[in-house]
Amino acid sequence: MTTTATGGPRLRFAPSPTGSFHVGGARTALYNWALAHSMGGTFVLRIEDTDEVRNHPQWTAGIIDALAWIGIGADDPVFEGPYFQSENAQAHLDAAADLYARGLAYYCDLTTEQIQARAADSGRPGYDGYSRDRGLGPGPGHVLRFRVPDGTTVVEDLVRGRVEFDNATIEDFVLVRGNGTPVFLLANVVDDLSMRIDHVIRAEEHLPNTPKQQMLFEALGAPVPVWAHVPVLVNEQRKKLSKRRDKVALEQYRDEGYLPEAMVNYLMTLGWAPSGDTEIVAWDRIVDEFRLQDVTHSPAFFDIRKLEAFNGDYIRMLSVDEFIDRCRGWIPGDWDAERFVVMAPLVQTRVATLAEVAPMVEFLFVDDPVRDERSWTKAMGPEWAAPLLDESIAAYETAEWTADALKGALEAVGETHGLKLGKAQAPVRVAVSGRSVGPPLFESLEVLGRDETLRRMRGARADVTTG
RNA sequence: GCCCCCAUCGUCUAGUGGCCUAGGACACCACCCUUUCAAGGUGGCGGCACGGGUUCGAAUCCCGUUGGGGGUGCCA
Repeated sequence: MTTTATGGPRLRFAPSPTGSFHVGGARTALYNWALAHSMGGTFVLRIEDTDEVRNHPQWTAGIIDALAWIGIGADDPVFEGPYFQSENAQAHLDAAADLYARGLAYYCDLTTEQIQARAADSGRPGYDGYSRDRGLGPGPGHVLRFRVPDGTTVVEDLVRGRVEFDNATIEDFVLVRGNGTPVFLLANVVDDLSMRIDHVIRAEEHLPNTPKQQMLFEALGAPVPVWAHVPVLVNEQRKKLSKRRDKVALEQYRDEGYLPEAMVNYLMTLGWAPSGDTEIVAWDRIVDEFRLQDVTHSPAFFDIRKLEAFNGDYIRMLSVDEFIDRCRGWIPGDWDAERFVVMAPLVQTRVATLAEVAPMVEFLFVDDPVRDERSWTKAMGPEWAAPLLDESIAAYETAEWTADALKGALEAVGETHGLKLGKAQAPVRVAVSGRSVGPPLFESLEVLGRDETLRRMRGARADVTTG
């Protein structure tokens, strides 16, 4: 196993490649990452791929990409890995053999059905330790079970405090499957041991596993790591975020135009808050202030609305040049770059995600923008719409082609109808863009040019007559 | 069922016995600004689940109740 020279604490993030990368996993990774930095430690990435049926290589690549997107990657010296749990299978089996040799584990040949039947008969759920003293040896279909000792197991948790478990409530759990492969509980502990992990920070759903793993550390004669179980992320129904029913894929947020720095910042505020009266803070400060002891104890609702607000703030914090740069990939490559540069600052304050950029200015880059019926009806409805269009067309045929002049001209036309600019601009806006909302109108017209503006206005005017 | 965790505005949180007539953020509402829509500014609505203790004093400590959640696999 490779090691780094930092000598500080060693933390790990150990996802299993069973699907797209979960935002909850991202937060756990971020917590580990922040701590690795603030404590001068090492962040170890270990892919837990011991589930033969759900182990898909493409998911592993997805995890690594997603982590890189939020700033966690091999280009940082704090990062170590990725390691693959499956590659350590022999070490897991060696540990199992050791446990068996020392009488701390035993073989059992009961099938799941038989265990359930016994439980039903006795009225007590779970495995009853039937094979504890039957002296069975290894064999096909024989699972190796840990002999849970009497007493209580006390877990010292950095966020929960002291948690006590009566060992009598913990059944003799399986270490090695009937097919000879090690299960998570064992593999996880053995790997943490061989990778010299001393801080285990993971989601609260693992808390019930912890006494079992702690017993394993003790049985293996190893020091117990520092535990920290952070609350899970939940949906609106307050249920743990699930891949099946909730929008949890980090990749999806990336593809919808969320900025990684906004996502990182938001994720960190779920279960924790920076000091001061704003939650929008730079990563450096998060690293500086984040402490496990300050993590909340209760589940946090993953609120996409708030994420969106964060994202909008982050977009607005960008310089215009940066914003334009970030828009690359979000707007068609054949769009006139100069034209977009002019519009960019006007768009920047109006979007919450990068995905909203192109639709907002599309009308400036296509020949015939889609006409929104509701907008059309509303804007062209008043009887003054047609004459106003006529008069502004006339004015625009000779007006100086600058936003200010265009605004002044329309203002004057509106006045003759007793209209404020807010009302008067509506028919022109819909005529040119097809919609009633969009970027500032006169700047848009300036960019569009006299010929195209007049063409669209005349076309719209004709349609008003037609009805 | 059993084991474990949790409980401050709708949501995310600050609060670690007096600084709390409980602070901030998101959302929402109003007003201002204004070429639509945003952004921005100002203001507002809104919370310590309940009941007992402990204490001169409790959002903060203890117990109970209720309510949520997690786990209960030869998944991780």
